[in-house]
Amino acid sequence: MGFQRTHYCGELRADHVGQKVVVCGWVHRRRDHGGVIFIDLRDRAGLVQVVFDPEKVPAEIFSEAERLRNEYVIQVYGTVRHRLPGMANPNLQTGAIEIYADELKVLNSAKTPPFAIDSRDDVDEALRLKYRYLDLRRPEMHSTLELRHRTTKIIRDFLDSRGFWEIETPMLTRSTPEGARDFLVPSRVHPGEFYALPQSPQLFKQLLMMGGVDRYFQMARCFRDEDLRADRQPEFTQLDMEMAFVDREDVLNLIEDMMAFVFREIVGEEIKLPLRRMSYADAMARYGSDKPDTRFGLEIQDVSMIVKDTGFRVFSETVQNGGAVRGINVEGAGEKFARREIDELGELAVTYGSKGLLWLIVTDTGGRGGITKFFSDEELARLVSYMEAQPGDLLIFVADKPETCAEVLGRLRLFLGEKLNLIDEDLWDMLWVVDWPLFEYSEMEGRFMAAHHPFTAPLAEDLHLLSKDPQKVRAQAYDLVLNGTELGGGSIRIHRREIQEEMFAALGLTPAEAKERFGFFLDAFDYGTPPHGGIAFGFDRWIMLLAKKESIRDVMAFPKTASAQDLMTGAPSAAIGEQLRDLHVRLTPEAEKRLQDVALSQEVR
RNA sequence: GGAACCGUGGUGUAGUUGGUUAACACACCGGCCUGUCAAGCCGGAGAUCGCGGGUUCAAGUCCCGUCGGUUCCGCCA
Repeated sequence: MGFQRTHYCGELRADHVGQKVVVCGWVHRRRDHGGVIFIDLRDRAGLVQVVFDPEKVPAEIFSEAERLRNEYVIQVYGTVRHRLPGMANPNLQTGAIEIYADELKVLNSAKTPPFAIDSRDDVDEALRLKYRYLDLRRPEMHSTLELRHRTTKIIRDFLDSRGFWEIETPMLTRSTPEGARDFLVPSRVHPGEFYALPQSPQLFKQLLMMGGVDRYFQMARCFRDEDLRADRQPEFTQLDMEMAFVDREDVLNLIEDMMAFVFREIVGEEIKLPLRRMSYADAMARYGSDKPDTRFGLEIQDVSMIVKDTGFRVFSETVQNGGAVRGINVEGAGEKFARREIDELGELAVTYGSKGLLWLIVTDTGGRGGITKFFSDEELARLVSYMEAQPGDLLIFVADKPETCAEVLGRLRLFLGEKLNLIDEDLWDMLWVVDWPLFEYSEMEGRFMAAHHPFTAPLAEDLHLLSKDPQKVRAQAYDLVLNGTELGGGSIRIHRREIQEEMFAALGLTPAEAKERFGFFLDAFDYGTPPHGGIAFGFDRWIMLLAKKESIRDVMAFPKTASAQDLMTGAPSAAIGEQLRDLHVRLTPEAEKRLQDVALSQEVR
């Protein structure tokens, strides 16, 4: 006969007046007037007021209602009525009506929760995570989960309409070098060997193209064993896509259509197409970032040529030694900032990797403070006019290697944009960053690394540079940037064996190493690989932006803390009994000792 | 791996230059109350001040260590 629920609490409206309904949910609040009792009943759709009137319900039901407490799970049989005149509650979507209860079933009682579900203050996040199932009851969490679900659904509909197939790829796979640290899973059957959890389905999706699937996508769970951030979790979801017989234009056009569709359906925003495109070089020069936030100005300017012959040797010598001098005109900040705030910028600049920050304040007569004294009036006037500065502006400079200038000023720019409140939070500012370098030189490793990944195809016109001058090779790669956040990135892939081998060689892999690690993949090239390309989106981050959340944890049902723990389940935890032996794994003495210490401290507690 | 900030009844916070019995709001328990909706009124219970050590006549407060949370740098596409 079923549970008999007829409606969600939150969906009842004046249209339902007169209907007999059955609703289920949690007691959100109760207001007991000694006589009449009001219960705000909550389910995922919202709240509805239930009235227990002693003159209208049987005595045993009324006394049952008197015992209700917050978070009790109940089922109410009743009739929807208009509220009495003047008693409507405009703050509730169901505020025009209420349910007169005829019958009440208490399905479960509840202890007083460790934090209020309707709390108006922020609750300690550790507590929220420990009792995540209670945290999830909060309407705000529900709306985020629903937003995420609807976005996923919209994307599936869209991609289906464009001929994409959703295909799953393995979670237990082979470790591939490059990129992040892998999570490893020891093999019981093959002593001493390990699976790796995928950092992304990159190779598999390319193999699907080789398999003639033509168009693939997946909401793919990915794993990376690196330290966490507000927008980084050890496991996360990518919208992963790949298409065969396409070039860059085909991919960008399709993604633009998809983004416009998603934004229209989810946030009711019209995205203007085609999206702007900015070269990587341009982004780095003007914004000091490969994911420029173009919602505000404060662009970086290169003043190397202006200052190369000045008497200020920090500037002139830097330029003469192949470095650069770049700056930002922080408009108005010369008047607004206290000396301490300028010094704070300098400290930031140092943590971002420059030797220091040089500055001056523009005045009617020239400049004051900082490095003003090193310039002649004429030099100062040239600099000020080049940077289009007005009296009261603060000019900040970094003199260093060009990349350092870009990096440091790019970060200061973001800091200043926020500090000066220059960012319009209502904008959806989306653009492509294209023409990436294929390689980045890693100081730490002393070799070239793939800027995207090692399967990215070079631009055809740069192909000849691959072995001669790798640093100059540009890639057929593209990143989609929204409000200064990288939403996703992709590329046209290499589809010919000899180029893939050249790529591996440029990355410092010997043919033997390439064969050992990617032999199966290289072999696949020999059997007729179609040209193909694709893209992958950091889906959690994307939802975070759509939901206007500060942290990726708020858009995941069960996230981990900054130290990668799950406070609810207690993961990770020590392996028990024979697990390790079955897996042919032995702990180091340090690990053993740590486990003992942890066990001891828990006993004390 | 490094740095910063935070940790006080169930929750959110206050707690002065170290000084008596750690304060407030909400929640909780009891009582009153028939139209509230963050109900109201009266009363009550509830804190090893994260943990360990030190300085001091005296530590929530100062110092050191440690644990946990968050953010950032390194790392990570």
